[in-house]
Amino acid sequence: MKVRRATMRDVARASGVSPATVSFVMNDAPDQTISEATRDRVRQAAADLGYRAHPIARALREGASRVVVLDVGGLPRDRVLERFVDGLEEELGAAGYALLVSYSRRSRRASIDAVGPRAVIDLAALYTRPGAIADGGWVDGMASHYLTQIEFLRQLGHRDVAVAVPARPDRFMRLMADYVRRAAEALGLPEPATLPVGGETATLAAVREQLGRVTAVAALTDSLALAVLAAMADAGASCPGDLAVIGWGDSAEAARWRPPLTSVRVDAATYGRRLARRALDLPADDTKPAATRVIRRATT
Amino acid sequence: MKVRRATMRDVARASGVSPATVSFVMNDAPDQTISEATRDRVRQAAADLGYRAHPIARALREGASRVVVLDVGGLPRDRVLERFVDGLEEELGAAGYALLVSYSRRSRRASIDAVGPRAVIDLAALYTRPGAIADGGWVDGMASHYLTQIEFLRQLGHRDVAVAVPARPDRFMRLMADYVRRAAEALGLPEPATLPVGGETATLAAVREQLGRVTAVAALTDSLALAVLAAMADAGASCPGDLAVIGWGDSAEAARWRPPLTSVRVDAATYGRRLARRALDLPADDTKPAATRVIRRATT
DNA sequence: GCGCGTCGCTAATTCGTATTAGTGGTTAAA
DNA sequence: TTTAACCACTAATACGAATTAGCGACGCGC
Repeated sequence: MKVRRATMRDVARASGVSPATVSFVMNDAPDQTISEATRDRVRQAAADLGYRAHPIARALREGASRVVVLDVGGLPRDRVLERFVDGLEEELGAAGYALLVSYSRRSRRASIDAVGPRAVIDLAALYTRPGAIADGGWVDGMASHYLTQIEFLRQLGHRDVAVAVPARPDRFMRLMADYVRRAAEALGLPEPATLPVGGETATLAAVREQLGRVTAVAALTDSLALAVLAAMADAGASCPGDLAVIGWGDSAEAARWRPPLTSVRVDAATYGRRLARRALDLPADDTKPAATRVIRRATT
Repeated sequence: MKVRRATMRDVARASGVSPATVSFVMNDAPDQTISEATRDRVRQAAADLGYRAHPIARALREGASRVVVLDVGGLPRDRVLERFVDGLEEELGAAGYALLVSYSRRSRRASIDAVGPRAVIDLAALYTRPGAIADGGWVDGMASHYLTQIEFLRQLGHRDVAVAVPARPDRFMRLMADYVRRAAEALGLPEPATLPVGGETATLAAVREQLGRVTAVAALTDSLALAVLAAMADAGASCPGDLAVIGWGDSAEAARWRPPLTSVRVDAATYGRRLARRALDLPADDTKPAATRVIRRATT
């Protein structure tokens, strides 16, 4: 019942040419002159037989499969990442490449090895290893997105600000927190306080501590912002009266919270597309990402 | 600068045997008799050279790579899925396989083709194609998880229940809604009403329509439940006084919401492990998943 | 002293593609 | 008339592992 898939050789036989010619026709080899008649015969035979290049054989010959692996590591799997992945995938697909996303913390090496990808994008390393990327597009992008967040608070008149961070931040989150601090410095604000978000009671205590000391909280992610809002509700604090809150990433939940959460919306898809071109060593695209902007709702 | 990776032939040369012998040693070929001395020499040479089998070459020879692809399709990427993936990955890793997760809706075929996986787990098809799985474990599992959800409401005395579903459900969501309806029937409740969750105003209208007609809402996912809670807040309805709400999946947001959301917790990791063994045609494991249970919070 | 089986290993082939080097024939340039 | 270039292809090989068939040496039974 298992039908053997057609190979290059089958197509060659069916169209009366050599396997090499089939390869040239199928890949539009630029340095080869093949008559239009032959091309048609080959293509027709390929279509008839349902021929499709065996990706593994091709990978062996080419030294790597036409796959790019995105290693997400421990990054928050939020809507920003989702959009980013969509953009990556779209651009890679257009170039004939497939994207595979590895979300694992553990078996990373194994899965990456197993497919022999053309390129591996290690998202966490991209950020945390200094100078990993020459074109600052996306990495510096993060800095500028958080700058947008803080600038928005400043324009509303806030000067004393706290940064909501995970109670046990990984390197990535620490780096992002650093961006926020540098943004505050660049804008002439006093150094922001840190508001660690952990278990429910710990978060409540942390929020209570900041009430009256700061007037606004900038959260590194929407998820953290919602935890702060929950704690504020528990503490009986009003928002934005006692404390304004701004999130980051504009998740679906942000709009659904009551009061709805103000958040930063980033054109992650375009950044994804740009990274795709870099990963494949294609010339950079000229489309600019849409400007990062704040979606103002009721918490600021 | 680019160091060529060691091949089987290199190891053979270094240890004074043939490449075939190297292969036998490295794979512990059962029908071969190789002296312990030779084995040691080969293993030592392999270690010295840092030899690791080239996965693509192996895949070509074996007909498929040691990769299993999980095609998530359009399923909600919630915590349940995350746990499920963790379990899958763990079990596959133990068997020497890698898991790759494809989240794309579009380039599915391309990415799957590009790695030549040993098996493809099409999660959406697993559910929506009737009888796709013989062992009912996970599919019927879903039915029983929703049964748990409805049974919980029934025990609290609710009889008139609405199911919160996406305004534009895909096949998967329709199937899950069906499970809820069948659960209600099995428990002797009247047929549940449908509460479509879409845009903010549409959801508000839908919630208003059900107020007074039903006493509880069972949502297919936590995300839908949160949308319902937001609409209730806007409608000035109290929870659980006017309407009790129960979610599904026990997401991180469920606990953080105010009021905190009651939800159904599923031992997805174990189901993932079981599916892994089936995908590789290994004998079924005997570990039973933890019982599905309701995490009761303030909304019921 | 001949056949047979086992041990310990090797030679050769296979998987399916991409590419390099080359080939016979025609045409244009010198 | 020779040389060179070009056209339209083909033969052969490499990629790196896994596997099948088989080979020489040795031991054992009769």
